[in-house]
Amino acid sequence: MSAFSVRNNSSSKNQERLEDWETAAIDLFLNAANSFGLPKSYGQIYGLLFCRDQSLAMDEVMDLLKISKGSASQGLRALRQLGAVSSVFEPGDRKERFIAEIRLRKLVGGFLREQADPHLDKGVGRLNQIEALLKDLDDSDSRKRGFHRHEILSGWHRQMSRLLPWVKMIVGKSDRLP
Amino acid sequence: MSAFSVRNNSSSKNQERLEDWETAAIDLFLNAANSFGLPKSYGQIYGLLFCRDQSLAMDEVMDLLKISKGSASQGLRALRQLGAVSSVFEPGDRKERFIAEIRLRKLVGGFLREQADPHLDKGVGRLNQIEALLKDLDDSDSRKRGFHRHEILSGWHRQMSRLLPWVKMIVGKSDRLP
DNA sequence: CAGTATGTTCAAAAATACTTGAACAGAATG
DNA sequence: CATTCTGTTCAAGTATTTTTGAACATACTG
Repeated sequence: MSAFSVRNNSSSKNQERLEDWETAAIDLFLNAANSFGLPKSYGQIYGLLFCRDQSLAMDEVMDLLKISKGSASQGLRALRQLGAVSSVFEPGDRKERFIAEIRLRKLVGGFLREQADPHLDKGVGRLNQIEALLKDLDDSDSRKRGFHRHEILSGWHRQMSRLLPWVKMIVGKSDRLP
Repeated sequence: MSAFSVRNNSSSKNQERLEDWETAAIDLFLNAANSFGLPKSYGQIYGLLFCRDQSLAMDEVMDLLKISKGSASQGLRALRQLGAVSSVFEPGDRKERFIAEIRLRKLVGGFLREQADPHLDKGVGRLNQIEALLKDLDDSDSRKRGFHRHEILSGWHRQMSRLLPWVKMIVGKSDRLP
């Protein structure tokens, strides 16, 4: 009855508890998420899945982390969108189950794609807006200063755009060091 | 009496207004600050200084941006700490005046030093804590899994540590492109 | 179908972060 | 000294973000 008894036959009452080290790891991800500007619950959810070999379903995530249905649902969706989590369907089970992506390159790539790239894009729009305002201006003092600043900002934008591919590269070049 | 008349003899009433393009640029920095996890007011303050050739004193910043004394004081202090702003003292003036650092390398370097590095350092502590918890554990199943995860996290930490110097390099290698 | 399992949505509640402004400290001035 | 100028601090107020949970869809099951 031990090894493969069906562990959770329908209703939630799954008696598993978190190990101490898992709690600590989850807390680590909670803080990491926070400092990346993501909700703490996203960090917790990712952290839990990161610790586990087996996939988990949404209700297990809720129970283990003591978070609400809404948080679990939204968190898992967002994490999948970021490429940090993927879902699997065990045959003969209606539930969607989740596992963490642990390749750092994928994590970084997803984050940059979903967070950094959009910001750079919006930046182009803002630069254009500034340029437009400057063109409708003939006062030579401020106008000149404005164009100078616009150039600086364009340069920054260009440099950041060039940087991101490198970041993906460098993080990808996995594990080969003293 | 024009060129060097003392422009603001004591009390605040400085009638300067922001240009439209300045407002737009300040708004750009407001949003940028936001997406770097910094308070919006920091972005506004930096943005204002970025737009200006002349240094500004704290009360001018307050007046132009319509922000409180507290925000201005704290914002300027934090920005200086980040290396994004530096202060100058005009001779014969008691006020501290501020100018924006516009070298991207310096900005990025300061940000990484003040934000990223501390996080990486705290990460070491957290990893050690997890390791300690694992050592006080003899259950072989979970223990093994825990050590595996600890190794992965250590690898990530190492990669991020290697990445940061590159970022500073690449951003530094200024302006030389088609 | 009715009933149940699974997951989503969203308005309201809770938690968090930011800003304000009055009180304070120090330094220069007269 | 008393006064004014400059800037800091921090408790309280405001704004923003995150979480919750009940109501709602959708799809399976018998």
